[in-house]
Amino acid sequence: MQKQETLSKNQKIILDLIEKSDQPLKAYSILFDVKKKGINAPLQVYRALDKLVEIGKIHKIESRNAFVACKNSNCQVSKATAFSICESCEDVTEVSNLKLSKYLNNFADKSGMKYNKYNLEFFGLCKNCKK
Amino acid sequence: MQKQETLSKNQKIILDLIEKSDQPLKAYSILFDVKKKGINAPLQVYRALDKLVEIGKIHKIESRNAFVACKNSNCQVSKATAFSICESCEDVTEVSNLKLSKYLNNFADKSGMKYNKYNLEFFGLCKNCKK
DNA sequence: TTAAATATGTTATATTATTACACAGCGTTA
DNA sequence: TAACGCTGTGTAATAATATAACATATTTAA
Ligand SMILES: [Zn+2]
Ligand SMILES: [Zn+2]
Ligand SMILES: [Zn+2]
Ligand SMILES: [Zn+2]
Repeated sequence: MQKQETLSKNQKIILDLIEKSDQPLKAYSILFDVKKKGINAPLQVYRALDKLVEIGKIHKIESRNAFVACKNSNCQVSKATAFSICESCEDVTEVSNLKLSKYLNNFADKSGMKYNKYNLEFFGLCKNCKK
Repeated sequence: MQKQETLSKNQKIILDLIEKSDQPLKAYSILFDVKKKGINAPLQVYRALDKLVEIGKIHKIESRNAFVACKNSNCQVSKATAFSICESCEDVTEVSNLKLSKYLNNFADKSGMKYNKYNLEFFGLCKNCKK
């Protein structure tokens, strides 16, 4: 169990919104949606997003500048993430595959650098878009 | 051999600059550098970057919004890319590992989605920064 | 040699993200 | 309890990244 109870007001509002969406949300679309809850400025959104990413509640889809809720018991606090992205409808799914994460967590190349984090984005066409 | 000879003037100028840099360059820093060569507007830079990415001469480091030259004979035209990124000095190296690329190119999860492209970014501390 | 495709140049604007500053609440500890 | 550190909030301004729209030029290929 993670410590969920410590989320602040803004963090809760924004996590709630992202969790209710089945697709990635962009920061300014989040801002638009939470204005009715009294969150008025980009920075308020970005601060909450930063924190939520840090604790693994959400992930940033880097190639899309958008945020999704973690579907994967908070992904070792966002240290090991993988997504599949449909290039047609922009549907994004978090990939949850133990073999893959094991493989990547243990990956070491000749540089001798030891990685403590990775992010992987797969692109293709989803079932629907493949026709 | 790829068809390099077909690069346009702006594309050549910008590829040349990126190839001479050992680290990722950002679009507006490229713009600043190529002003003396008569490239004056962001769009001119972004258009060249788009094309160079498309043909696999350069890659975009998504988590950094920056561009590096391909060190890897143009990575199947940018369809399969992996990088290691030092979170301290921001040094970026293209990972060239046949087993890894084979593994990821063949990866398929239960979604049934077949991927035609991926991008992987590893994060950690490089040798120097590990002290 | 015309038409399509690709590239250029320019202006304006949209989108994404951060800096800087003031202050509030809460738990620790001196 | 007072002082402090830490985390979060609110607000304004601005920086950094990227694209739209339009006009024109150049290259390629039928
Ligand atoms: Zn996750
Ligand atoms: Zn799709
Ligand atoms: Zn490459
Ligand atoms: Zn380093």
